[in-house]
Amino acid sequence: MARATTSHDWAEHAGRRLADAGYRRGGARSAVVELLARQGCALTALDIERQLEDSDRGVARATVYRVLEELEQLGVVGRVEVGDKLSRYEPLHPDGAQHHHHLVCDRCGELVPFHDDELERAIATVARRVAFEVSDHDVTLHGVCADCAAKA
Amino acid sequence: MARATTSHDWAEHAGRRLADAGYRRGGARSAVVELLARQGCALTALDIERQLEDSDRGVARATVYRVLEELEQLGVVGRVEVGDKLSRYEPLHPDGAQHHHHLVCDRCGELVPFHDDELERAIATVARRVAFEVSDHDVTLHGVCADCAAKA
DNA sequence: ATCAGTGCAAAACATTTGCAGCATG
DNA sequence: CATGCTGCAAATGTTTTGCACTGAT
Repeated sequence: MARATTSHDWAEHAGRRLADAGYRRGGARSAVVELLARQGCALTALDIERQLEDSDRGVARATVYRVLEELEQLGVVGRVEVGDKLSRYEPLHPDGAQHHHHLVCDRCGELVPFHDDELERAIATVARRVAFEVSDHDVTLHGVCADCAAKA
Repeated sequence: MARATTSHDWAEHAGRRLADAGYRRGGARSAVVELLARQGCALTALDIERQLEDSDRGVARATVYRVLEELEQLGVVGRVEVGDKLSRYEPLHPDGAQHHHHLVCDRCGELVPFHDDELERAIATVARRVAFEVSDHDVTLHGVCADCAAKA
């Protein structure tokens, strides 16, 4: 069985894909990739801009969006939309490793990843049944997280 | 077994919920409700504005948004986001009747509803397992519809 | 008559694009 | 040293808000 992909692996993976696609290695692009590699879950473009601002290497907003689009095109970053009209972005590991979906707390906005084999199986079955060539899927569970439920 | 809820039933249901919540019965609001009742699948706010414009009763864009927000709050309309940064809105029937999810053609943008009991069961199981009070869920399958696949 | 409902115009918001200057290969 | 990369500012497109007027109860 293959070793689980790590964040570091992902940064390397992304770097390789960028190089293969003929991209040069600019400072802004690397900064975004490294930040994403460190993150566990999905981030907003504005989150990314803000976090980079606070760190040593600031990156212009337009550049953040441009880099994210490139990474998404290359398939190393996935876009997640959970219903608040903001796009979020997260690392996508090779061969579907660490594939997961999201729980969203409608109270505080927290985003928690989860995975379930039976759910994946059910989706695969549906995908086979319908008159579509299904290539991807998203599942979002909305509710209230334990913290918010306790506070109420 | 209960009779399936019809579009007409939904308009009535929505109207009752609005009345119960103390809303008056304005022309613009009714126009939006009636248009939604006729629709099978999710519409964007701008779709709604345009369709009403073409019909007898035009409704200002701001009003469309305001009405949709009220209806969503009352739980008679659901918001669907399929990844193109537009919110779509669709009727939500009482007691989860006609509950469904969506296939999205990434080529032409077509939206097709589907339902699957096993998928629902899998989701219910996950919902029980996680440290969240899950109240709702969305599933979106992305791919290429039969028409687009044929054209390619 | 009162207060909710509505339209219009302007604002707010994330995201995209144009262009000039910088830096990598 | 040529071309891709980046920042800045302006444009875009959707959604929201302010305010005055209309209409339902």
